Amino acid sequence: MARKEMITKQDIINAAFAILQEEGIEQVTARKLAAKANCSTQPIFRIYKNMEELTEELFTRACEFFQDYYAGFPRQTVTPFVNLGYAYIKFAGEHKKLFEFVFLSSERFGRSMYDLVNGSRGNVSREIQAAAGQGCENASELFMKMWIFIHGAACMALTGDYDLSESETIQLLKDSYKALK
Amino acid sequence: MARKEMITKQDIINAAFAILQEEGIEQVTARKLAAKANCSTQPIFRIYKNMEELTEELFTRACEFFQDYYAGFPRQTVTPFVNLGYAYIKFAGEHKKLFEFVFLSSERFGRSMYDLVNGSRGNVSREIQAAAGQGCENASELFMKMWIFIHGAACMALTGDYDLSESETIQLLKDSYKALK
DNA sequence: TCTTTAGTATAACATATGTTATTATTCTAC
DNA sequence: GTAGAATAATAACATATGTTATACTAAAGA
Repeated sequence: MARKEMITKQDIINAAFAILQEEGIEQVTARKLAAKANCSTQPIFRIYKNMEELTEELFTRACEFFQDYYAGFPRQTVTPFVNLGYAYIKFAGEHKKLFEFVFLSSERFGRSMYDLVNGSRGNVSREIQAAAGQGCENASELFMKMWIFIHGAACMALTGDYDLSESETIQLLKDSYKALK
Repeated sequence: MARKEMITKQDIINAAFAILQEEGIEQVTARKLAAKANCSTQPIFRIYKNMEELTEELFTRACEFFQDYYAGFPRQTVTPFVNLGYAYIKFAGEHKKLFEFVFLSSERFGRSMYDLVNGSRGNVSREIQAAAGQGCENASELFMKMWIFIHGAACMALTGDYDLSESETIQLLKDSYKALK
């Protein structure tokens, strides 16, 4: 009855995600995306009402990407805070454009930073809460302090102002956790 | 011999700085700037070779603005780290577009983050070094830790993820400084 | 007063962007 | 095979941007 669909939603979002990773969200334009997906701009607007709708879906994808990154990240120590911090800082350095998009955009489509860290997979939340329970009367305050610290290091990694080695980072996180606890 | 100059360099840069503060660096466009300065786009390109040259000068202006902000900021405590942190976090919340431009842009025209904090006025550096000297064997490490912490809080203030009151912030900074020292 | 000339405004060029109208294509039901 | 319809490509519209060419204006020296 009708022509077969050649360009799928997956094609579009995969191409968009690739541009996002390489060049940042502001470079995910209709024409550039079409070129990446080897099609015209028409399929994009068949699938998405407009570019903003696609951006919102990209945001969800990027959040999930971080969740998966963290979930699959080898645990370095027995301290969840240190593990989270290390993975988070690494992520910021390795996936700058994603980090910027997810953790430094003002709007963030209504989701708070803690929502992002926890996510639907909830890995972070679970581990941290367990750890915070271990001999710490004020868990939420500790979490906040550690998060501020970790976020600061990650943001410096983003702009190239953080240059500690892996082992130095682990040590720094261990020391800071011990001190702030 | 020739017509009098009506639009000065100061007119242009003041208008540009106003747009920067209100809407961010990506909104400092030739036409918008011309409208703000009540002129055509011609005087802009008489004064600056191109928009990038103006952006670079804006960056210097923005750095100086922060220096002045910090210099004029009432000292809250006797601890320079706490004072710096408080002012820095405040600055991020009150001047989001400037903070973003100065402390979160990737290029930053060759200047490192520490250069920016110290600046030509050098207030920060002087105070911190004096404080670090007071009974702290590893001053540079303490500075780094505190800076990471302060930067993290400021970046959260930028995105609306930091919501402690003034007194809570002071207390947080005091506690953290004490702990990390 | 007139000419010169730097400063300014207007308008244009070239490119980039989101979005939509039009046309062409191809698949499926008949 | 043909008709209908969804899909896609092409091209267009509207807007925005940096930058430049052209024309106009006014101030100062002759």
